[in-house]
Amino acid sequence: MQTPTELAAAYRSQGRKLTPQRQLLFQLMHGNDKHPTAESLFAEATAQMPGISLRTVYQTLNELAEMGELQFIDIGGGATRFDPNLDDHHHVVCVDCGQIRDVHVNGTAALKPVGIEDFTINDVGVVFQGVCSTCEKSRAKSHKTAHAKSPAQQAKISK
Amino acid sequence: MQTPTELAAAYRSQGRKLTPQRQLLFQLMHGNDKHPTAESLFAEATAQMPGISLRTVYQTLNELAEMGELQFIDIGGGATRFDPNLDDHHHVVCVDCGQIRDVHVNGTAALKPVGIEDFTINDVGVVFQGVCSTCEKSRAKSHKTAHAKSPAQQAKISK
DNA sequence: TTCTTATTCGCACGACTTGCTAATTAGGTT
DNA sequence: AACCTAATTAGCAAGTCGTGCGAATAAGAA
Ligand SMILES: [Mn+2]
Ligand SMILES: [Mn+2]
Ligand SMILES: [Zn+2]
Ligand SMILES: [Zn+2]
Repeated sequence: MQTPTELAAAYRSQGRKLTPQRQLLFQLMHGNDKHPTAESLFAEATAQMPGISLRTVYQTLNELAEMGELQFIDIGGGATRFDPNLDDHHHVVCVDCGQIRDVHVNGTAALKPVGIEDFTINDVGVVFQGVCSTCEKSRAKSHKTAHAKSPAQQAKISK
Repeated sequence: MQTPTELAAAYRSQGRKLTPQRQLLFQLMHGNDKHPTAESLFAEATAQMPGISLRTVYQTLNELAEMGELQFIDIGGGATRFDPNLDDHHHVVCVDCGQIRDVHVNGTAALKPVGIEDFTINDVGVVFQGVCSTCEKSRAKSHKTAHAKSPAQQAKISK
């Protein structure tokens, strides 16, 4: 995703208006590597702009996606995650707490799909599933003791 | 997923009952490479057993997943797809009609994630995005003419 | 056949996202 | 500075997908 300033120019050149809501969301998403959901972004936005609506967050994220400024990530059955990182990269998901981390992958060019001669391939996505160090520790401590789940974990599990 | 006969034995050995609904779903899923949604499976089941409920389809798919007999596939924002194929394989998605095809991938062992030393990786999934030959033809015909969309396309697009 | 308990099924409900629209506002025009 | 008008916002209804719940039913053992 471009910088808030660059986006401002892009918006104006497309006849779109530059509202305070949009400017705030540009800031919150620019360089954001947390892969937030619309709800979590809405929470952050509300802290700085009480009254902003969840509907506007969804609308802005959708228009940024249409403009090619960010991508959607759908993993598991929970909410869609939004990613302003347009570099060629992939993801690792902690199956315990649900966090998504960026990861560069060496070797994707060597991936050879077999048996789909009738498909024109445009893109490849790689998703690693694992457990992050924090969750690994939690597991070590409580072998059988259930430990408190973070909101992210709740979400992941409720899926 | 095991054969309906093998599943019957597995179910009994676990104190689960063998109902007509379950037996039908075992048949419909065994060797099924269509990656159906719960709804589409429900439609097929209803043809042979009018009155079976969608709730039962979901319940049976969930219990088969718990038993490790099938996996869930979440791609895009639509419904979860169910896959009885337990072999080490990956998927290709037609971004036009939404169909999912199995694909074996050479080179996954050589994939090297960079920058996640603090993760314990358990699994890797590769998803190719492309256009199937059927959709490719449709595109060629109607360069600018909208062509009728199949249910799968509708679903994919409505996302 | 009887009994116990798992299962089915329908409906309500929850999570997530979009459709709709009246009120508001950005930003160009006079 | 006041005005105009199309774009945007916000809130609520509605749609999709999946699950919780409980009364009725049925599998399978006794
Ligand atoms: Mn990313
Ligand atoms: Mn498959
Ligand atoms: Zn974790
Ligand atoms: Zn296709």
